[in-house]
Amino acid sequence: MATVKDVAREAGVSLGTVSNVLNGKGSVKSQNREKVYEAMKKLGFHYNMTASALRTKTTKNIGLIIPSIANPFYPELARGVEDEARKEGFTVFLCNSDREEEKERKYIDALLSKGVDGLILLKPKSSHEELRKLNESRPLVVEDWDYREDQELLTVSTDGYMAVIQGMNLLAGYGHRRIAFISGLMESPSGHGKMKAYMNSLEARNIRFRPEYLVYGDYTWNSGYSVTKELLRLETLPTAILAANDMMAMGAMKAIQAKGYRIPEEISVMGIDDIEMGKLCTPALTTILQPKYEVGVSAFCLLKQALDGENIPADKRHITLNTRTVERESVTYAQV
Amino acid sequence: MATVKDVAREAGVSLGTVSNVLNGKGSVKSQNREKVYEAMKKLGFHYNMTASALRTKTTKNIGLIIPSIANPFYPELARGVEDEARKEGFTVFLCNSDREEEKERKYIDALLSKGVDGLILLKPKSSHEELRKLNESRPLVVEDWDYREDQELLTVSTDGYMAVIQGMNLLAGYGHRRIAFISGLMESPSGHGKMKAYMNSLEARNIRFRPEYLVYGDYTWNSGYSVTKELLRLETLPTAILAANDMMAMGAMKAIQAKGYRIPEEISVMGIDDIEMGKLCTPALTTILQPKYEVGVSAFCLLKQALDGENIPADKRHITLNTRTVERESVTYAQV
DNA sequence: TTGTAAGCGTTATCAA
DNA sequence: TTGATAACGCTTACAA
Repeated sequence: MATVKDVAREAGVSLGTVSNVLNGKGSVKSQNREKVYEAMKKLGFHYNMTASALRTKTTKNIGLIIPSIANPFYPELARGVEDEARKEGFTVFLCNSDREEEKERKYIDALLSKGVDGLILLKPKSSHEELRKLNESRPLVVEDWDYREDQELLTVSTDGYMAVIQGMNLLAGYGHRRIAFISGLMESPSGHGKMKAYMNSLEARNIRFRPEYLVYGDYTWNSGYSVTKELLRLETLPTAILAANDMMAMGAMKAIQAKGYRIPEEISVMGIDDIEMGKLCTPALTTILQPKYEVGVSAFCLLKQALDGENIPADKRHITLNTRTVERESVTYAQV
Repeated sequence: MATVKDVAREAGVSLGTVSNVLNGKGSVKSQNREKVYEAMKKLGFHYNMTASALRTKTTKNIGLIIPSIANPFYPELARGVEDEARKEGFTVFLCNSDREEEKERKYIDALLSKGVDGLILLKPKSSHEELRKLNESRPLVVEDWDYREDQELLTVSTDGYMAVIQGMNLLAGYGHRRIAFISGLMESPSGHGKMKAYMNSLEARNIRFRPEYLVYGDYTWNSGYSVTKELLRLETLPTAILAANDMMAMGAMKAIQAKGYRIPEEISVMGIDDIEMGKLCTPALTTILQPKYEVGVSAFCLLKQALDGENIPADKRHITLNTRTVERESVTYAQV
């Protein structure tokens, strides 16, 4: 493998000059620049990023830890950060923590050892304290995190509260008043926000809250499925089910169809996320779009600024993206 | 950041000794070993893999290029290589070429520059010649590649031919004789194998081949959908549709349901792959399982042997994994 | 504008 | 079993 040294010798210039043309820094006579390019071509020179990384202490790698791979929401978000990262010449190490704190910690360690320049954590399990410490050693962006606890941390998220409000609005617009809600885990701000929105929305419409219509899943298809089976055993069935994410909504659909009810004629189903799969199932899922890809893009942009040592003003440290409703086939007028 | 040098000073031993305990090489007095551990803890030592990589010329990183992220088949396969890689202390850079030769080439270059120790390419677009050259510079494993062209290349794949044979057997067992086949791209050995199996299977059963029952998709849901819409315009409809992969089968299901036909009562649908989604849709998809995860595991194992400089005997250089049928809800007896 | 030399944090070699 | 020293391939002062 040819090195810069070889190239320098071949081109009859010095080491520093080669380095300069490689990095577009300093100024080098165009004549010499040409000579360098020729020499590189002739020798089949391959740039060694490892050496550069050692010297500059920057690898152009970042780490991205996602909580689940089974839920397409995260891969779609990850795509956003990867595309954006690639544009800026960064490569991303993707790790899946399976929502386990221990795994998350291990991956963080491994990534630091690999020398990533920065980290993006989606729905981290780590304690506030750990994240604060991590943030001191390396630029960090966290998704769906309660930044009121620490204004310093860079955060990005979607507006879970608004998502549910929008969902409830749509459902109410179709005349639904017996609306069940499949909540997700209550561990993140968006989880809490969604729940609060459900309650507020009922209240705003003077709909009596029925505890039996509020059920809990863990964002998996399976949980949506089994929790809906419970719902279907109720004396008075809901006319609509809103799930805190699409995966659970699709589990709900399956449970409903398995019981022989028709969607949406007999029961309407609505999700939140707008994952790709939602378009493909039958009936196609009506949902609230969360701009996952854009969240990913924003996360990387924020990280990039931190990496560049920019001082990000307080009002730009926390990004929240808006949701919007996507009507397809799984919601229609309530039967009376 | 504390370095080995700092640790050595703190522990009162030499650089080499610290390196030896770090790598479990050479022999070091257990007393000194303890001192080193203590010093590391005290100083909060973090191992710098970049430096190690520069010196040893091995990064413990590998590159994995997949042709599509929209088809869950590849992420599931990727998971197999990642899990196995992780076990051996390797990290993987995952890249998605979108089936574009140009992108594939760019990623290969980028990965080499990042200093990956080896590469795994799924359904590569690169020419035989390029792969051969690549293989000389770095250990390489390719998936679904016609190794008869080059016995040297390490390959791994599933048996596409057998998959279709098994599918046709199941369908025939349910009395189907008007079986349409949605073929995928003909660019890989498995693509060819599937097609051949369809033809052979018809012939073996004395079923007349109807050209209008053979249609072509590109492995996407959309292609399965639109091609099935064509199929449904035919004078005599098929009683069963076999698709070369699950994504197309699910597109077919949607097209059929959109036209108001019932699955499987009126038309049976069958896929190949057994991706996670297939369990979740309604009706659940009957399919031929391809051991994606295991393919991933095997690919890494093969790569690892090459990385270790083992001389792999000719009969172990090419791994083909078997498929098996998974019956769910989308296939039943043919209507007569 | 160019050349020289030191240094990044490891590992490997060789002598003690 | 240990210590000293060179080397990996690049970047970056600083001097020319």
